[in-house]
Amino acid sequence: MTEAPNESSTDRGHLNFIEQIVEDDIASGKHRGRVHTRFPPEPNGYLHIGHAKSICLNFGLADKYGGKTNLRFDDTNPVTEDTEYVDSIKNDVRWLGFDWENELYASDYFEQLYQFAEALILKGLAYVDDSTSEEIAAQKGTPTEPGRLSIYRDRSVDENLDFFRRMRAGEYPDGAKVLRVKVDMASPNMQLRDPIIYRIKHAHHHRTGNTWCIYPMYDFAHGQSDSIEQITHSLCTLEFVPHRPLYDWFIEQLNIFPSRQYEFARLNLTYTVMSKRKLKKLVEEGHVTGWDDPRMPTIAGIRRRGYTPASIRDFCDRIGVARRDNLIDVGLLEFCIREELNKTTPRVMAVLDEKPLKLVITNYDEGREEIMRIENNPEDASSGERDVPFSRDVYIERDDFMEVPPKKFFRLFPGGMVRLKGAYIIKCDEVIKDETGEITELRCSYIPESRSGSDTSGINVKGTIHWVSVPHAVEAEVRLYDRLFSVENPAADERDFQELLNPTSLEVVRAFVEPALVDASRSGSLTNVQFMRKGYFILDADSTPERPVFNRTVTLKDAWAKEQNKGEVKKG
RNA sequence: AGCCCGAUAGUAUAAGGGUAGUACGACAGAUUUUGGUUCUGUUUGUGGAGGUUCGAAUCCUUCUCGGGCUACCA
Repeated sequence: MTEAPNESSTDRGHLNFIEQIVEDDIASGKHRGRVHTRFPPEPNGYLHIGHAKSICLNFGLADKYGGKTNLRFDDTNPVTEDTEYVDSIKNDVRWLGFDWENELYASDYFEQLYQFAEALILKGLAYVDDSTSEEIAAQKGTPTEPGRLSIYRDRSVDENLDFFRRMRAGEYPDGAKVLRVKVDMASPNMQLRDPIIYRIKHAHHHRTGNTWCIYPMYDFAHGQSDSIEQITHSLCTLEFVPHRPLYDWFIEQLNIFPSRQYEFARLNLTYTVMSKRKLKKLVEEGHVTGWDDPRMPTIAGIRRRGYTPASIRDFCDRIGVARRDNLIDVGLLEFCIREELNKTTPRVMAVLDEKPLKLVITNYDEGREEIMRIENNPEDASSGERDVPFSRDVYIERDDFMEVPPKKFFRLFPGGMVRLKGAYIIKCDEVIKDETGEITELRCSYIPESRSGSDTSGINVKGTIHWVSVPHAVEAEVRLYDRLFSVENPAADERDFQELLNPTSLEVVRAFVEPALVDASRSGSLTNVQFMRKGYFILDADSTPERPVFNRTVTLKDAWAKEQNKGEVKKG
């Protein structure tokens, strides 16, 4: 039932606590072994990686145990919800590789929920309350003191029925009345102190239009929706634990299908925030360019960053599911995408530098050109080779040359030798500088017998660097993304957002790329690529035919940078 | 403060009374025409105190610490 079953989840070797519950239920014959889950987003925002965890869990569970998963929009608050979000959510779930059994809406059940409410009134378990919200809040009491009974609590069944019907009929303005259930105003669980189950909102609903002016609260909609859909295992995050007694209470009082709720800990990721409110703030205050900014933890952002659905599913599988609070190292997400992209992406050379270093090969004839055949992916023999033009002048990274090299630097330096990837070994003969002392050019000589693939020179060099032929180079824009925040857990930090943001989360640089890349991008066949020795990149929608734009998904692991950092630490 | 939930290497996650494992990370080495990949090895853990038991990460008590709840949001 899903397009992309997560194979690894079945051979993980152990069960998470929810799988354990499901297996126990199957073993005991509960629901005759049937497994039916649901993913229940509220259509009032964009999905993020935390939702991906829930999606993978719900769909993955059904997948593993031969069950089904509904996509159900929890659309009980018309003032915050919109079809725009419905569409983006459906798109994101599909992109992640999942296909739902039924597309449903809590609003599909408004009439049924209304009838449930009348049934509770008839049982003497619900009453219409004219108190203001302030009064109701005051009545609630505190965790240490019991609440007080509302003066409207003992209205007669007839009176309640009449008022409730008139609420539905639109006789009262917003806030004039609510419907509450009589549970227990003295309960130590605040959720049980006569919660409101219906409120008046004269608002247009994205699906039911103006049919309704009263809307059920979450607690009165969610569990019953699960029940109506005969959901066997209703999974949600830990903050709903105190709601579970209410969930069960409604099911019992209404005598409907006994769905059961199980809670797991939500995902937290280092160097980012996950709350809708904070993400919205990032967008609204212009810290990012939008919900799909590649630095955002939204599915849309991650997708634009170049992450793949499989890598996210793998990530969700690796982080596990439990009930303790957690803060997952974003490095694990990066590991997952690197692991996949290493196997699948074509390699290509690009020099990412505002001012790349020009290297002139003095003993290579002016005007001469050669086509080098370079393998596309050493991890994938079937990926073939591509043509890479070579000439007398090539660009290299400024970082790949040092006039005074430190120990263990095996790139280029005066008098030193390196191999130009897929081409020749060269030697640096001379460093040319301008009047300010900046290096403008390197004059080198090449070893003709060292041509890649037919090297008879017998020379062994320590370093291989990438390059792009100057006359063939194509200019591109490259967006180097890094973590959005400079602190591990911004949500727990007291300081203002502003101070926590990583000032270098985006660096835009000019790049010179080999021509094969541009042909591929024009033909639309290019998705993720590896810029050799730099990282994984993806073509961005901002590209134009004249100027391709690439987003950096993630860097390659960089042992040399680590080595240098060690030095820094020692010095500093 | 009351109630609820939780606590296993740096980060996650297993072990369901019987050898504390796995992944990522870190560290070291080998291989490498990507300082990538791959391979090998090493390191680090049951929050504290009692109790039950032949035997406790697991069961009990208690303490400590972390989180949640007191919306006409979900």
